[in-house]
Amino acid sequence: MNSSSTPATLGVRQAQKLKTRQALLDAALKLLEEQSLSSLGLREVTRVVGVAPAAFYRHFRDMAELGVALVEESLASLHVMIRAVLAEQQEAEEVIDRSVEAVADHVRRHPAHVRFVARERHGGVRAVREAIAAELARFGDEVAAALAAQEASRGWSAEDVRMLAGLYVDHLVMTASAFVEASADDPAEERAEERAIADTARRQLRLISLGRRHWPAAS
Amino acid sequence: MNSSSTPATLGVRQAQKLKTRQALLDAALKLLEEQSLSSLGLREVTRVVGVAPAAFYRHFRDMAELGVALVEESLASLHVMIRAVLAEQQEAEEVIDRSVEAVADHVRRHPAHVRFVARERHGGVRAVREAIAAELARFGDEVAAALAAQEASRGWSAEDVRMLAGLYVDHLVMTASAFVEASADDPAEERAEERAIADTARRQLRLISLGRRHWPAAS
DNA sequence: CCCTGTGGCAAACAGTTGTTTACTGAAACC
DNA sequence: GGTTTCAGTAAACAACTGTTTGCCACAGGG
Repeated sequence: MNSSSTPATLGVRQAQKLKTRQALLDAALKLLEEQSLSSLGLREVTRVVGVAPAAFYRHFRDMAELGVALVEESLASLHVMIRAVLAEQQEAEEVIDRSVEAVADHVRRHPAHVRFVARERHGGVRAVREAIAAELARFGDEVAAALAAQEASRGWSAEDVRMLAGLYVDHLVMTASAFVEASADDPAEERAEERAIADTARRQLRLISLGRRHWPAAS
Repeated sequence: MNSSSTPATLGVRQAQKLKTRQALLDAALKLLEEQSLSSLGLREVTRVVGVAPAAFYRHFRDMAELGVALVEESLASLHVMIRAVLAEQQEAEEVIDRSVEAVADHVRRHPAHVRFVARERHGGVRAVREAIAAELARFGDEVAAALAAQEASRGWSAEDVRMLAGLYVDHLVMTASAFVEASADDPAEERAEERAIADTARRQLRLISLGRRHWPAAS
């Protein structure tokens, strides 16, 4: 029933392989909602997928390698999202509102991905930590480039721009973490707490924006 | 050789018990430098201490319970430190320098504790996460109280003060994480990277401080 | 001085883990 | 159409896990 839905350029062979690979990633991500990567067992994952333990090795050498793959999957979508927000040139107040709403939306749509990144950013698996750090750094560079292009940054040193970008990225990650942690509670209070978090995030961004406007730019 | 160094009010019995309990905590903390709590085994800890696995249950029901104990131990010292910084009323510029230096110092002295908190703040063990969150919240309240007492906060709403306190606490945790992550590299670059992190942190705090000064206080 | 409370021990338990081995069947290639 | 490639299998491996049991040695209070 789905033989025509696979990209024509891929053989049936490779398509099937990619399918189980994705199944492994999905199963791992689901299991990681309630534990951390360094305690996630290979057999645990294959059991959920319904595949023999040895089959795991056809796709990943380690659980660490699977983790790195999850990092890429998780941060790719975020990349797209924030790029869209940065693209539109608008009033500061409005870009703040849009950013916070975009983050909230992203968390609503990919809660497991966000949780995974927040958890493993300082987690027990070195390779995964480094993958996340590298991706967030590229992320910061991107934000810095966007900031530098704005007239509000005239006369700013590159380091100062990068510093501000870091502040924004850190704040974004903290806000996303707060959202995803709040959604773990019962859905009754979920809405209220979500709005409280968004409100605080907006005020914090407004304060930062204010500090930015009064930053002593070297001539 | 140390029979006279124990507090006289404790019997030999309780003193010995506390000693092995502390040994368990220390061993766990050391092991947690390279893995996360949810993957740390009970036997692993007792093996390092040199004690039978069953002995563990005389002190903790779970690894989770041990984790909560570690949270208290880890954040107690930080509490003391930041209280000292907040106590002294000084020029904004100087309080920033002192704060960053105090954080750097604290990380240098208790790297394992800081790493543990950063790792388990979003880690896989619910009870530990909640313990950390609760402690950080109390922490934020304390900072908020100190901020409210300053004349720079005249006319601020309580929510705004709490929002600013949250920003400071988050920033403190992020900075501490950055320090401890940097110290994992080779000691050659350690000094340089440490100064870079401190420098960025100071500039970020300065920008926040600037935003604070220009925040529209309701009359 | 004896008795009780208890921190720690050794042993055994059923499960689970990661990894290797030789294999099968079907897609892909010439 | 025969042959090669390879994703997935089943079974076995030693090593490890958390937890329970009965026991001992000994500090502390009477």
